[in-house]
Amino acid sequence: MRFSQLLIPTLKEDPAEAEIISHKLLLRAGFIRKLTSGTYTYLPLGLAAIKKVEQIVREEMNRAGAQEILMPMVQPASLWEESGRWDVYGKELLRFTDRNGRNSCLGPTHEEVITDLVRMNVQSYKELPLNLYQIQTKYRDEARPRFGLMRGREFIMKDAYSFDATDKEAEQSYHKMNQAYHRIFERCGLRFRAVEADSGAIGGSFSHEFMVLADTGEDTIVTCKNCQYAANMEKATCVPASKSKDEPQELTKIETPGKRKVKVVCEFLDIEPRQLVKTLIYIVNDKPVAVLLRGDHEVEEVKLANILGVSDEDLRMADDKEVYDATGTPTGYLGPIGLEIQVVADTEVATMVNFAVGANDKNYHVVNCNMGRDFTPTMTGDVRKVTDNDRCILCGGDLVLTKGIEVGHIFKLGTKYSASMNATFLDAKSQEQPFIMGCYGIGVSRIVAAAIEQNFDKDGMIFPIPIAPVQVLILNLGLKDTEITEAANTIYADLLKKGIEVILDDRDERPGVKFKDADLIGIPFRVTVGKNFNKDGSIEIRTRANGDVTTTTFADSVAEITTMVEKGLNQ
RNA sequence: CGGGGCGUAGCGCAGCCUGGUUAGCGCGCCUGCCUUGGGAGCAGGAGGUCGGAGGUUCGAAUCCUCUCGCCCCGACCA
Repeated sequence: MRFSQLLIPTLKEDPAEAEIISHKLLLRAGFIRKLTSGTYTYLPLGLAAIKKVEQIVREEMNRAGAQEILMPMVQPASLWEESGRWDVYGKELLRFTDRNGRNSCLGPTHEEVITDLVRMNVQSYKELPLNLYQIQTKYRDEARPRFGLMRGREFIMKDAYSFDATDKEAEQSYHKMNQAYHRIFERCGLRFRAVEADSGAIGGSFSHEFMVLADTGEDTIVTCKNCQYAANMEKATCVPASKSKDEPQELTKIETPGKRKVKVVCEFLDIEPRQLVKTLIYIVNDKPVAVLLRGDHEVEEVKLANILGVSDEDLRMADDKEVYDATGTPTGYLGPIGLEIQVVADTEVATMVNFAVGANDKNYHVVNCNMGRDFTPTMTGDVRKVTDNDRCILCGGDLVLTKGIEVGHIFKLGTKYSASMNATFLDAKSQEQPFIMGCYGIGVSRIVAAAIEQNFDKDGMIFPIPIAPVQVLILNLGLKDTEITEAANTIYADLLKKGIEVILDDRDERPGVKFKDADLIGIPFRVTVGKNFNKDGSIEIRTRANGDVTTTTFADSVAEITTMVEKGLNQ
């Protein structure tokens, strides 16, 4: 490809609309252009990078025994009504009516369609296991699209669905995908962690998220400094503190006028937040529930929902009025003693002795409160967010909180869809059984953005070689010089013959412009044919990632470049 | 959905508060000269219904009302 003929509209300045680095660089380097909020056109270089990722995904999915299909993007409401999601999916599902008045939607995911496909076409356990995938544009009507390709309304996703006859085989399918995902992200040249995610009703460790490590990530992940433990916030647990050995003291009520916030109460009582237990009121399916938590901790709502046996959508914080209605006490003075409603205590609270709580009386707190003696919670369990002061549940090592970008998620679905949609097969005993399913997603377009978040410098992108739009960029710095131009053209043609992907910058621009653009678009190897070629026949090969320059001769250049590219691709 | 900000040339912005000639600047683009190893220089040029609608006024980019779009924080969400 010749640069002069490609649409690569590079920009000198940062576009005002972009906030994070990948968004800025994707726009500046001419990889994407916005059509409207959250939707982008992929220009030649952007599309080339996406195709690289797609190809890696295809190869590894096929290697793992999955088969590629392509499902419709427009889906009938009737299928979603069958699975029960038409009413629960929310506004992210873009719904519309076709000319015949049929309710339809744009597919944000394809569990319904695939389940329908398989129930119509697979009858026997002999046809299992089955794993089908597609690479397709998804549409989710995001509340707030942002960060360019990171969170768009339209995005390219690989989604796979496995169907198995038994639980054991379903777990094997899951593990195959887990391995395939590790291979995929490694091949993409990403620094990532697979973390345990909350799997809701399924239980077990059958949901993993694949997180690219980057400061701009929207998710928080918890990892152990010492061992392999890694989990997302919803799932992460830690070693609870050991039970305090202090002697219980006498419960004492203290006037704390106007002191409502943890910080203020603690200052007034001259104690640390870790010596106070706060009482939060949640509304769970319209009923109030009190949650007891150490003063410096935060509720993890997913854990709370799990322990209560409800969906996290069924639970929310109560507002001030609801708190008063439920407890007869204004917020700020709530405590567990004498509370009539359901009380959930965090595990940590059970280890505390002589802590402060609200007195359930306006302007009063009590100190030296003790669980078991002064009150008894309805249940006790881990309902808080892990902090970076906590210790690893596996090895006791220090936990660290870091930011990540979710690029993949694998999930054992069980029979959620096969049961509701009546998708069954006959087992060896002629018994009808629902398929046991799994689903496995990868954000293809998001990977490109995540790779840039992880690999850039002040001059531009630095693509990992396997997913760079092309591997080599040749700069012809002597367009009007026949010798230079002939040499550049010959190297270009020879590299193409060798199967190396290459762009020749044959634009009538000054060298500085070409160097700047080359850095900006982040092609791994830059080959310069310019005045040094006239002087002593030398040609430079520069590695974008580290700036290393290899000087070679015209005769050796193609072999040298080929070696570097192949080495780069195989490392 | 709540809060905030911004819409003026392809991009980045000034002008608006305090209404008044042909609406500016930088980058980019076109032509010519010149230059050619890190976004050169000179000269000439094209390009804008100032997001849209309504209103106030002799007169609106500027003031008022409505509206559309985009961005940010939060809520929500794989």
